[in-house]
Amino acid sequence: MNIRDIARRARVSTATVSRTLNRASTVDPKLARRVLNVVQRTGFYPNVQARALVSGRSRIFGLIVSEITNPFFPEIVQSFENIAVAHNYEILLSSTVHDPERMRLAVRRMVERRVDGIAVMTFGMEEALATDPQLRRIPLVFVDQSPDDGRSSHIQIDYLFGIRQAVSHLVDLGHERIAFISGPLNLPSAVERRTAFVTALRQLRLKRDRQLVIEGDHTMEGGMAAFSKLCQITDKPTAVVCSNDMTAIGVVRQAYETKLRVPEDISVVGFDDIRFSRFMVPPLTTIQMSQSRLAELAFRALLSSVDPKAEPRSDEHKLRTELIQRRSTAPPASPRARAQSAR
Amino acid sequence: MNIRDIARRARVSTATVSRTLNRASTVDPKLARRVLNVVQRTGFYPNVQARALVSGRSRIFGLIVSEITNPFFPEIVQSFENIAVAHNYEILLSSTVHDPERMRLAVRRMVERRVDGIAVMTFGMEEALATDPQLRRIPLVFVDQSPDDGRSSHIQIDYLFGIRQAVSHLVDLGHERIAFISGPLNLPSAVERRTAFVTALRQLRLKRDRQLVIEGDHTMEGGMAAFSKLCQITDKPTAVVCSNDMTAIGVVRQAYETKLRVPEDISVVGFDDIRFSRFMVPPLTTIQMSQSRLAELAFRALLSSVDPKAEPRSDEHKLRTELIQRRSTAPPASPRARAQSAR
DNA sequence: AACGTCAGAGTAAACGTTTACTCAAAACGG
DNA sequence: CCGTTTTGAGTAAACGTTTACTCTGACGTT
Repeated sequence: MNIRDIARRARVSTATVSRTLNRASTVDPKLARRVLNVVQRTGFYPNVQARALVSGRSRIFGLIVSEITNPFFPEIVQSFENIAVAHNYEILLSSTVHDPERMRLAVRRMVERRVDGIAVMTFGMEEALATDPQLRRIPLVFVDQSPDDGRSSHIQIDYLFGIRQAVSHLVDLGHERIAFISGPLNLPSAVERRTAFVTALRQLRLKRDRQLVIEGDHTMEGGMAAFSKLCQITDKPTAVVCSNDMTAIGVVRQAYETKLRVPEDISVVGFDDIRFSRFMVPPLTTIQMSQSRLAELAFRALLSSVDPKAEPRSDEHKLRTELIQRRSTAPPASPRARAQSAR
Repeated sequence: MNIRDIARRARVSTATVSRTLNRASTVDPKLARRVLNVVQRTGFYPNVQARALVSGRSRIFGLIVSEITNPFFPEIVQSFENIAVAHNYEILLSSTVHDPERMRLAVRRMVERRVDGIAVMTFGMEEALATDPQLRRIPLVFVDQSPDDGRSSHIQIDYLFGIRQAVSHLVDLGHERIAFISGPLNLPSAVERRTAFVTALRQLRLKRDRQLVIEGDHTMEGGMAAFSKLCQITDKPTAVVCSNDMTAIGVVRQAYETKLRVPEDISVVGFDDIRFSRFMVPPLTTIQMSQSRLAELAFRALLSSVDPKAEPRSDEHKLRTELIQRRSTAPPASPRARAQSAR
């Protein structure tokens, strides 16, 4: 069932069918109706691949995330899809599971499908992309990473602002010894967050204790491990800021394991505000980074590079975060009370 | 940059290039090398859309899930993608957010892209599909729902077995008053799970109290609401089985809210074993349903309908579940202890 | 030496659209 | 009423592949 069949049955040319299906303005209403009737009756859907072939636009965007099973990403995917549907775009998803090889493969497949653009949401694995000659031709949008070539764009997130919100909140509660569990330091964005923490500390005139900054890996397991390491130092922190919510969840879990109460014995702040954080026990205080906004910015960036006049290239300001105060933070116990509870 | 350019530069015909790129067997090694050199040097990737047009196979499968932000699904998506990559298939993902209209749209878009098959993982929203005439032509695979037409297949899950594992585990611990929070009863699979619960009760010779079977909606909020309703009846349950893990998480959260301890005051069992369950406080006892196995079955089913001789259509047995025992279940407190803790 | 076979390469027709041209008829202006 | 413009429809050439067919030599057989 193709456009020719429709044309034959409606006794018109294929051009007329095509015009009817696209911009009906230029075709006589009577004919148009005849065509549409046939289309209806036969349940005909045009073959988008053929259209893409001649138009040179596939109306597909690639979306590469580092790990779809990390709850941070589904929200992005969902938002991205929502906008894509609204703009009649399709998404080719690839979850690279942190594997550069897999990432290269994903890109290759996307190029083969002639996607109109790729949003790369891997928070720092982008180097795998640099080499591909074909890629020069296709618009990319990164997050965090600034792209070196002219064609692609990127979305910035104001980590310093966010982390400072977290630290500042804890300081307001009376905390002085605040720990930080970073992400894996081979990820640029993880480094950025950690740097933000150190800077925030300085800006808020807290003294910095290197022992209190420790590397995690953005997973729950990593959070557990990091926190148990943190518990072994002599002068323990009264609060811990985590580079993401998964880490924070791990910390809370590990605290439970060692009978430390959150927030009475230790305050915990996350980062990202994944949906689940609200339902933790206790509900997690965290820094919200709007995934839907992120997805939207990425989509619009791609759209505007495909069709420069469509959207006036959004104002490129940094994505701001927000403090979501829940119940995993509280004033620190007095040293005395702490000693008691440690018993 | 197309196959003709390559042909010209390698001084061969397009046919030779094509053959080299596909089944090199029939082309002279010298020529092949020449072609491959050019391909390498130019970074040429064939246009898959054009190939799809002539071959009639797009090598794309559609994957429709009801809600990607529900942590149950990302695991499926990831597994599905893994297998797809291995078989050189692409995935078109659509998360319908429980909206039948959205679902119809997704199907339409997939048909337009000429996907080779669609896996429908919506656990009971499939009725939206029945009407489309175009759809008759394309292989579908459902989960739970048995398809009426000949073309499509479905994957069955042994809910009775699973739910019985849960109930049986609780009975072994000494529980007698066991509640069940179902999913939304407009979802066939939710009904199926509820029925399984009632049957399991009978098989295990427990008496059934209608008050103890209550409707949730498979969300955390729903779990919270359902559990607080459950707390209002006079003769409270000592354990609750949930239709999915999200509900269970809500229950635990609500228990925390009302200062009930899990598992001391109330035992909770989930269903699905989403990754997060391990990291709950306390870690959740649950019935594991392997998402990767589910994805794999779905993929293979599609593959075998596309290419009947590729895979000998897997043995169609029901997907079995497994009891994962963690720390949200324990023997019930004695009535006396319960009275005490209620004070 | 004549003939048949076969391997390997090229030619060109599809696949299902869009769209630049072309053309006929209708509308219009004087 | 005639020439000109406008409108609406049809023709056919792309888009980038695959592949059925055809063709040319080389090789093997008698």
